[in-house]
Amino acid sequence: MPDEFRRDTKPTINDVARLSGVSKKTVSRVINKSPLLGQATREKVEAVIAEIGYVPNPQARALALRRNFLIGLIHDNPNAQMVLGVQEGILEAIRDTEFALVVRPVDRHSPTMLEDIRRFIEQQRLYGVLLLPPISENDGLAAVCRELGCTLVRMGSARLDDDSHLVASNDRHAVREAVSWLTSLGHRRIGFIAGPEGFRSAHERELGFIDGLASAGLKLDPKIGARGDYRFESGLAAGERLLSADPRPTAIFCSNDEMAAGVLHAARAKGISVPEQLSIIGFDDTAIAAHIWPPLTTVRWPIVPMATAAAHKLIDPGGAADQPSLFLSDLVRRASVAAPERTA
Amino acid sequence: MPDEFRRDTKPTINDVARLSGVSKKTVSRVINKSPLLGQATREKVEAVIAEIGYVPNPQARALALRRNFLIGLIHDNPNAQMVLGVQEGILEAIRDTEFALVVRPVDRHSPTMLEDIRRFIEQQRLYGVLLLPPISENDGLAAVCRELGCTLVRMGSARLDDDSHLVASNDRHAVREAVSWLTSLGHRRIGFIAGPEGFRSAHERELGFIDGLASAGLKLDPKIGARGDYRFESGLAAGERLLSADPRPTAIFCSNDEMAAGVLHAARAKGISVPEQLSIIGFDDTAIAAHIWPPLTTVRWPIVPMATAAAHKLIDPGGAADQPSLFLSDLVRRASVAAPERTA
DNA sequence: CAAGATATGGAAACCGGTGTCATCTTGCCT
DNA sequence: AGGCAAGATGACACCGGTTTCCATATCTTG
Repeated sequence: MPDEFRRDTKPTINDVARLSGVSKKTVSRVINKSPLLGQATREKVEAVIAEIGYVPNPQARALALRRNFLIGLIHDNPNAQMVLGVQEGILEAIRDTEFALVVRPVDRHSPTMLEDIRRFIEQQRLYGVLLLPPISENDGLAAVCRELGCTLVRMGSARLDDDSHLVASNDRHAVREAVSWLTSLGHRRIGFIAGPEGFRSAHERELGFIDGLASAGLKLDPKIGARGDYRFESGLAAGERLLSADPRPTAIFCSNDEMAAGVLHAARAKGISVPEQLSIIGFDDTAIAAHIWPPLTTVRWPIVPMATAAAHKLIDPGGAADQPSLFLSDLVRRASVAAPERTA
Repeated sequence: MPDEFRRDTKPTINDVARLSGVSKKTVSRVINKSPLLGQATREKVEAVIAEIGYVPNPQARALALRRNFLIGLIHDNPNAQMVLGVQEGILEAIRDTEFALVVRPVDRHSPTMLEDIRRFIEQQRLYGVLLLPPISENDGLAAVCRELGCTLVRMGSARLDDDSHLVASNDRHAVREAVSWLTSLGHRRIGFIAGPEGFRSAHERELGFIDGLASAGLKLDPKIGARGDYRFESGLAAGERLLSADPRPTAIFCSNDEMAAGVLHAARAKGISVPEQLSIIGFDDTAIAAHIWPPLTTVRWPIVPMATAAAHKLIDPGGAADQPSLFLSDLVRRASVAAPERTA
């Protein structure tokens, strides 16, 4: 390698220009695939770029273009599997682009959360952010983004005032179907564990549950209804209460898998066999659903494709219309559900 | 608000300089907390900054400083809980700094992986990267980072040629302790499910297992040893095989929790009760460990603090010596372990 | 063949910061 | 009072790209 190329610092656009005997501007045109450029010139420049391993400096580019190529993932979601699925989906969308993904978990309970997020977006000058539920249901956040000129796409099931940037799954309908299945198996006494108050996803699932019961002419008995916080322990506690009710429910629908696992523990502790004496359905189809015993019937929503669609909406506003905004969740039938035992 | 402040674009350092009647350079000094600066000037400039809500442009800063403030997390780890824990730990370390975390999951099996990572680091001009096992065990990657002038910190249990940038847990010792506990309870026939070949973490755990047996004067019977790939299904398959052995093992050590869950399924399918007829120990203490039935005894390694230490090592090379490099894993005793049944 | 249209490339300014070095105050010492 | 060191501040170039504007070179066309 000639001395001319041996340098501590990375090659710049100037090096490329000098070595290929053209101006910076021309190299810039090559990089940006400008159409009005001679074939011969383009090839010559490309050869030099390849030879010296030139990579444009994204910071310089960002500065000159007055925009950058960072998109942020902001979430306060406790479900690791889901967050990672979303990251995977986003990465799929930005593969082979110059975008990068910056993550930012936040604490939903912190009073300075909104301020922290604002600082984050402002400081990094994010091009856009993607919001996961439950924080995607925060209206204040949308206002902050709008003010900072940061495009925003939300994932979730909830409808807010402005739905244009929402990628949603049809939770309500999926839950309704799940409950209908239970009633069609003969279940009449079906318990329900709701998600935490204030989560619109939780509300959607609750509505779906009520729909499902209604379609079989049933209503929720408050004695076998409880509210959890999407965590295992809350499911365990709720399960203990519901399974002490008399008469006992023959099935329990849980608003997520973690809580369903908690109910399963509660049942086991009481010597209630699943699915013979109790059917359980969860929601999310996280890893735990398939790995507990018995494997959990659950509602799966297509996290990865949803995240990919959301990211596309973000980085390619032109083609946003091409991206689907509604994804269908479906029921994954596993061994935790059976017809109820005949009672005497 | 005076018209002068109402502008579409964000305020720049020039605006601050003009409004406070000083030069750019002085404002820069304020931002960078230069010590040689008049108290009065500093306060005046700070007041203006606060008033117009000036935030320095990180891209411009990165350009001028010839370095940026992005650190990358590169991983091919299938354990969502662990990855999220690491992200949390890193965030903790960079809180209140100007660093941001860019994530990049990669596919270990892709032939272009190394090339992809190189492009990623080069394209984003990362300041440093943090590597998670198992990819942190890849020597080629370290070479790429060195070549690109990107500092690197690895997490894991493995020792490579260069250990200076390693934040490690003492897996081997922890496994040894776990196995010793089993033997002290009276177990003599202990099965082992190894992690995938080529993972040094898997190798460490295997060594620890052998240590543990040896300290009780035992050796591993190959008939009750198997190799898995850290996934549930491989644990299930291995469990089926081990539990068909005659005589059957009274305990099985699994190199991670997912495989332990698989073994639990296999035992259940064969009607073998846990822990009465079979004790099971896992590794990692992921969510699944606490949520399956019976709750799984497992080895916990302190992911979050390790990630925080690793990130500190990365962004603060000066204080690197202050950061601990070795973290202790400990055994979490849950209901999946009991003394073996007396056999006739 | 002249004139206008079109393709191509260069010089210089700019994006928003930081580094270098010079200048201008001060206070202190002799 | 003069000289000098130290501290505070500013002028200007520079980081590595993009953009604007303009000067050519080449190609049509009347």
